[in-house]
Amino acid sequence: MHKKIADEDLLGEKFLSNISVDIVIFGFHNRQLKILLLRFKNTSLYALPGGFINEEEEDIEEAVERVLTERTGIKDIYLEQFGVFGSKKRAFGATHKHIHESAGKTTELNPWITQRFVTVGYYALVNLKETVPNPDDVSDFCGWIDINEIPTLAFDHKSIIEKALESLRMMLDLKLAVFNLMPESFTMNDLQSLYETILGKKLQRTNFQRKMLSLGILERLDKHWTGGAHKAAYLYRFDKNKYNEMQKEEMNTNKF
Amino acid sequence: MHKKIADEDLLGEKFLSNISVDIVIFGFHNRQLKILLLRFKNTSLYALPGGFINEEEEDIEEAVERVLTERTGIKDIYLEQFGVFGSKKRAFGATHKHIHESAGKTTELNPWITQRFVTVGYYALVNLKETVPNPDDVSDFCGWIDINEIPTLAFDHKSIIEKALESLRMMLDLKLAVFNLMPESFTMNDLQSLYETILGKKLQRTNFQRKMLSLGILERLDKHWTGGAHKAAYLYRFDKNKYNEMQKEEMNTNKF
DNA sequence: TCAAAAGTGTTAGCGCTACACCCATGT
DNA sequence: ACATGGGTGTAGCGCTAACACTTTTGA
Repeated sequence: MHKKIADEDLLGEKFLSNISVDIVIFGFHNRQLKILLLRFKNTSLYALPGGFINEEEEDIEEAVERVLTERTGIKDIYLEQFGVFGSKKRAFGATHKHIHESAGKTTELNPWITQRFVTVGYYALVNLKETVPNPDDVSDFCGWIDINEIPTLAFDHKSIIEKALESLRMMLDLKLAVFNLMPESFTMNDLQSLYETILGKKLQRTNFQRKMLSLGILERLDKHWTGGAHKAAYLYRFDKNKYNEMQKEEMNTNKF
Repeated sequence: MHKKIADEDLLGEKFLSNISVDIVIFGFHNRQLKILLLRFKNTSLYALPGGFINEEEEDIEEAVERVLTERTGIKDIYLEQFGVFGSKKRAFGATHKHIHESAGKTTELNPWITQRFVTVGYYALVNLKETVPNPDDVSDFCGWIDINEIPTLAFDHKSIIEKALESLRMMLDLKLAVFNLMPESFTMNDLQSLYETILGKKLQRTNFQRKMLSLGILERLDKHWTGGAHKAAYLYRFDKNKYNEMQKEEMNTNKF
């Protein structure tokens, strides 16, 4: 079979060798924590969105932002680097060969892809509703999958996701980045279910409410929610201005 | 000038491209927190110990362990990965050229070294007294330097050290790895000065004592210390067995 | 006897946990 | 009326900061 040389077959010409990035993109919808996964063409193999770093033009983080925009259509996303995966077992030449062949490509023209990669893991927190998932050229599916229903993953992506979740869990009370996952307005119960999913345990409703309100960064909206056979819940909004002010004050007080 | 091809001129043949590791090795002596630095031959440029990853034989961490043993002579060291530095400005070809030429080498035979590197940062916590610092082949000095007297550093190593310190500060109360920096036996005051140096602030003597003792991992030795015009202080020993038991119990209780 | 450093006691305040209580709403 | 979920009050507990007090030692 004869193939033309496509742009992507020249990857190796312009990207850093031996290094890739993989991104665990978290979203939250219907009280479920989800991540964005790709499925390789004509296989049942899923994988994290990822990519390579332009040798002359990109910081690692810029490469991650590029990939994020390619897969989700959005920009200015909360990003956090959570680890590097550099096991010598990370030489997935055979798998890459299989993936490319299933997609109707060949790795022979570009053996670059079959080398050993050290990958840098980032996680991203996005407002799921703003995204438009978009597969890459070796995938036929790109979409949100519940964190509790992760299918079989290629490479070592399963353990990368676990590390990302652990990392997210750790920073939960340190930073308030988790609000990047929420829509414009939400109820306390929504927020609590997000915390519970991330922490993997139930929290006490009444104390959770107080804790969140005491942060001083939630604006209570007059609007109510009308639903079932019970009292209407307030909607809340994350107040970025108050948050920024708090950060400033913290900077000042910590100096002494 | 004609040069023979030395082993190290063939680096590029066997190491991963575009990736390096740099290690911030912390030690503690005379109530001072120190790090191990190298000075390049015939220059006044200092740098962190670092190296590259064997393409076929080494995990990243194994490469780090190899470099650590080469520079300090010891093994089984506490290690923690704290970040990746991947700015596109990290292309230090000119500096590398200068360093190699000052050391009487040339980079012409091995331009590999002048490429752009993404570096993975690790910090190590060692018992300084057990180490025998040992320069590499482009350095004429390898030794311990007080964290408050860091000289001019090559590349972006200054900011790598700052990130390492910040990382160390963060984990101080989460893990108890800091005891890897202490000698076999020590006084409370020694330990307190270590904490104070890492945190960059004074702590209250009496409360620090209680906090440390309440951890339940210090064994009080009967021996006393005889020194100045004051009451003799107890010596303490880090009890690794008690620590391991505690970790086990924590694992069990956290499950529920 | 006095200064310096080591060790212990005591208190107030703060945050977290658990649980009791009241409110609003649809069936 | 009552079940369901939303919102507030409060007592107890543990941790911490702050500081007073005692002990040991050499000058």
